[in-house]
Parts: sequence; structure tokens; C-alpha cells
Amino acid sequence: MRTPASVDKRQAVTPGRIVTEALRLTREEGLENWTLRRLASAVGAYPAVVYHHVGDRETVVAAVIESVVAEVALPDERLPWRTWFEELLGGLRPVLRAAPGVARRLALHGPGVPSALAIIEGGVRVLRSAGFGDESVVVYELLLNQACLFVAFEDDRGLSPGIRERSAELFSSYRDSETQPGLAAMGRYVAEADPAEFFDYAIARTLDGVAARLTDRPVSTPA
Amino acid sequence: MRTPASVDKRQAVTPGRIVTEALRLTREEGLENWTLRRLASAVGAYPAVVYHHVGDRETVVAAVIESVVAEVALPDERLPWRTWFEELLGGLRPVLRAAPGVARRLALHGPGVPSALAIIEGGVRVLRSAGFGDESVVVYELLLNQACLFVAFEDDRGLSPGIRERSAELFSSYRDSETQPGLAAMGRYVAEADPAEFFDYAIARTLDGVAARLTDRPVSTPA
DNA sequence: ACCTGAACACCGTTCAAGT
DNA sequence: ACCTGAACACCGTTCAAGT
Repeated sequence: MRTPASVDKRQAVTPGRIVTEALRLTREEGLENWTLRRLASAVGAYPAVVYHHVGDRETVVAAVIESVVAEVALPDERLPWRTWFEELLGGLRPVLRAAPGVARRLALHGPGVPSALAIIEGGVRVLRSAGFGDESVVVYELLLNQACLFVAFEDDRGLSPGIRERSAELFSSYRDSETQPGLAAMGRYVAEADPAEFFDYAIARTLDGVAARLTDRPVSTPA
Repeated sequence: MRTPASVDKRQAVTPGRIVTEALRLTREEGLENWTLRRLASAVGAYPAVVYHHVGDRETVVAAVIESVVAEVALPDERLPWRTWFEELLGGLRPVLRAAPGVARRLALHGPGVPSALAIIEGGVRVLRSAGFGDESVVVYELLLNQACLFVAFEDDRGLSPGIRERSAELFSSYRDSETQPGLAAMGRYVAEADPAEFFDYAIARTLDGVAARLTDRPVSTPA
């Protein structure tokens, strides 16, 4: 009401506002590129206030991941398993890309977040119905980890171009090598590769490999 | 007048000794878990000495990655392509596991290191000979990234059990759920999964998916 | 050329004290 | 209950000064 202009805090500091701001910072500069101190000052508060309302940095990060994963749409469970996963992973990509760094966390540390449970439940059930039996869980993990890794790859290109540029230059210098045709091909590839195409290719090959498990051998009916 | 950490300085501080020590620290506690200051005091020197002889932290890290990748054995190029990659990736795993954190860097930032060149050259050439044509480079990247990701996964379990434990507990609580059979299967899986088996399974499925590219359609013979 | 020792500009986290 | 303001124990990096 009569708060001085210099201390103008637009709204009260709440857990929700802190997480929303953390999400905004993540979308702008990536999950690992904001600090708890900067988050605090973005909501006009002291670091200790973040601790009071939410917790340490890791807790804030978990909340950000949670709210990103919650945006992922679950395909219709009556779809064929392969289509189901193509839709899931195709939809996952833009959601994760919009919050750089989240894919990396999911790929490396697993989905330790409540809203992932519905996706797991759906995915594993779809695979079991398709006849993957006891392999359903591994197949699920393979597909999801794969997808998250390649999104993390793309994030990386966008966020920390420094490290990648070094290797891109390294490879490009072999573009026209005749004695090293493999490196030459790699050099031409890194110059013009479309990460989105690589994503689709990787997912398609893994789905192929996994699909062969159903046709190669009799379907194992779980106990 | 004392040297920092009062370490005996029998040996002179050299770039080689710094990198060797960094490698030792990496093997013991992981690539991201030592600091440049601790590295400096481990060789009995001031931080500025590391800068003088090697460079910033990122340069030291690159040197560590280089020396780890240099240990990877290249299979005989006359092997069938699939066997060649099974041997390469099977050999890659223990080398990377011994230096936790290196796999993660390779998976996320690519192999920006000189000793990776021979592996790339060999791998892409093997695939081209096998008839993968222009897809050879993507196939190579898919297989190597895949392998590095799953090693990074294992590293993570070993090094930072904190984050993983949270999700393991989360899943385990659904072990006996009857309404959520997918989560129940996941809960049973995380309790007893062998990461080495997962690694082999993932590689095998990806190789299957990739192999199908050769049999599905006519082999394109590049000029 | 190589090392010293301090400084700079940050971190995440904790805590007694205020209101 | 919530916020203040300072402190603690670190970082990576830089730099003038010594030898």
C-alpha cells in the first residue's frame, strides 16, 4: 500500500512465484546457467527467502523439471505402440527444447519427478500390451533416454557453442582429406547436419531395432 | 615460505605432471568433482601455476579426456561391421567407466579431442565398406553417442547417488501397485537392474535397427 | 621463465537478528 | 512466519611483484 518505490515488489514472494521465475530463467538461459542468487534477486528477495519458501537449489531445479515434464502430452493409448511412441517423443522434443537443460537432467539422472509417472505408466503399459513382456521396462527406458539424450545434444549446440565449435572446426579441417575418407565424411556432415533430422533418424532406428524383438521370436507371455 | 599444502616438491611442476594428477583425481572422484584449486595443491603448486603450464580448467579437462580416449583400442578393420562395433563399444565401456564423467562429456559435447579422430575414421570407414553409404556418419554418431550415454548413466549411479536415490524410492513405492502395472514393473526393475546388461541390450537393439537399413533396401554403393 | 600471494567477482548455504 | 544482512567456506581467474 504505502511501500516505497525503491522497494517496489510487485507481488508477495511465494513458492509459486519463485518456481515460475526459475522456469522463466531456465527458458531464457538454461537450467544450469542461472544461480540461486540471481533467481532471488529476480523475484526481489534475498537468497535466504528462496530457502525459506522452496529450499536449496536442487529443490528449485526439481520443481522446474516437474513443471516442464507436466507439459508433455500423452498420446491416445489405443494407438499402435510404435505410433504411440512416435507421437510421445515427437511431442517431447519441443517441450524439452523450450527449457534447455531439462533434457540433460532427464537423460543423465532419470525422471525423478511426479509428473513423469503418468508417462511411464502409459508407456510401459502400451509396450506390455504390444507383447514386449518383461522387456517392456528396458525398451521404455531405452526409447526415453535416447530421446532425451538427443534433445540434450541440441540444447548444447544452442547454449554453449564454445566447446562444440572447437570440435566442429577440428572435423571441418578434414572435409577434403582423401587419405581419411571417414573423417572427410564426418567433416562434411557436421557442417550441414540438421539436429532435428538426426533426432528422427535415431528414434526411427531404435524403434526398428526394438520392433524386431516382436517379430524375431515368439511373444513371451509374462507370468 | 611454505609451499601450499606442504607437499614435497621432489619433482618439478610440468604440464605432464599436472595432467597426470588431474587424471588421477578424475579416476578417483570424477571429472566434475575436483576443482582447479585442489588440483593445484595436489601437485604442490598455486592455482596460477596450473594456468601458466596448462591453462584454464577447461583446457585441463580437455587434456584428461584426450588421454582417456587415447586408451580405447581399435578393433581389427577386417572384422564384420557389427562385430567391429561390438568390440569397440564393449572395450569403450571399461575405459570410460574408469574415468567417471568423461563419457558424459563425450555424449553431450561430442568427441572434440585428437585421439578420437582415429576411432571416427575407423568407424565411418567400416560402415561405408559395409554399405551404409551416406548414412555411415549418422549411424556412427548414433552408436557412439548411445554407448557414451549409457556409460554416463552408470557413472552417475556411482558418483551422485543422491539424486538417483530419490527417483529409485519413488518408483519402488509402486512395486506392488495393481492399478498401475506399468509403474509396478518399473519399480521391480529399478530395484534389481544390472546397468551392464542394460548397456548390452541398448547397443544390441540399436545395432539391430541399424542393420535393418542394409537388408531392407538395395545397398547404395557410393562412387 | 616460473612462482608467489593476494585480489576480484562470484557461488551455495547458514544463521542470528529483526519485524 | 517471513525477511534482513552478514558471514562462512568455497569457486575460477587474473595480476603485479618477486626470483
